[in-house]
Amino acid sequence: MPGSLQSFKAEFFKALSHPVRIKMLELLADGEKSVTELQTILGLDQSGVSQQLSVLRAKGIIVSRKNGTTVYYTVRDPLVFQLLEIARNIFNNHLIDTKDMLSQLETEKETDPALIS
Amino acid sequence: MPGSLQSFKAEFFKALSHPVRIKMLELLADGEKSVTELQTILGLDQSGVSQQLSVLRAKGIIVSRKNGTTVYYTVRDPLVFQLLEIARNIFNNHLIDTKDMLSQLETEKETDPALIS
DNA sequence: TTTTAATATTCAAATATTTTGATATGCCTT
DNA sequence: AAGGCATATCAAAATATTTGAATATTAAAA
Repeated sequence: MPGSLQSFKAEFFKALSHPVRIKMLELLADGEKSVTELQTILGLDQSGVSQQLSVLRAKGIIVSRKNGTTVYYTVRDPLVFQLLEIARNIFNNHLIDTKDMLSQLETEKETDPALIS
Repeated sequence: MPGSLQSFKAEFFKALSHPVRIKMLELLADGEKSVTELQTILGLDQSGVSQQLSVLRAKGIIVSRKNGTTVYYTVRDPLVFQLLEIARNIFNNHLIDTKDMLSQLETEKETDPALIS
């Protein structure tokens, strides 16, 4: 049985590893949204939206509520938002480092322009 | 330019979406480890370990330090551990739900065994 | 300077994910 | 019941990831 816990976690992160799905979760931070609303905001076709939602649903990250013919989605566990926020912080730290790297590269370029190409 | 931020985040999560890489990060929570150490603990072949490490390195999640011929790896931003901990909590909540679901299904099964298949 | 140990890279096959378009289902209105 | 929305599923092509074996690099030791 070793590694099954890690596999489960990996599956969870895999569900988050798509730009559209990240965006969806960020949109759902404001509260529930219908498929059409998501579709409009994201500017994607219906099928694509539905499919990405089904990935998140399959991992239990979002849940749906049906009203007539429209389906509303919500993030099940608010911890997901904390997770995204931490990711954002890590991302910001990383950006700073990248900026440092870039400016450093910039000064190296002044010395030897060939370094850039 | 819309969505590039989400893409970046997605890339980050993608780096975490592999059982071996999760396990590596968990091992690195104790402090730096060499490739051989990781290889021994994980019970994988050298090439595989090196490859997974390079994925994490490419995303800037881990950094390396070289001493002679051995390379030591560390997680760059400790926030990563917080991230993993939150993921663990989400995972636990989810497990509880799953257990509930299962036991509920179990009682339903007593009523109507056909529900299981 | 040849060998050895530790790590990294490369390549190709196997597998998985994404994307697109078409089709299906369910519910509401007329 | 027929038509029209809203959503979901399916299937195939395009793309990306994983895996394993072979090869390359680098630093130390002999």
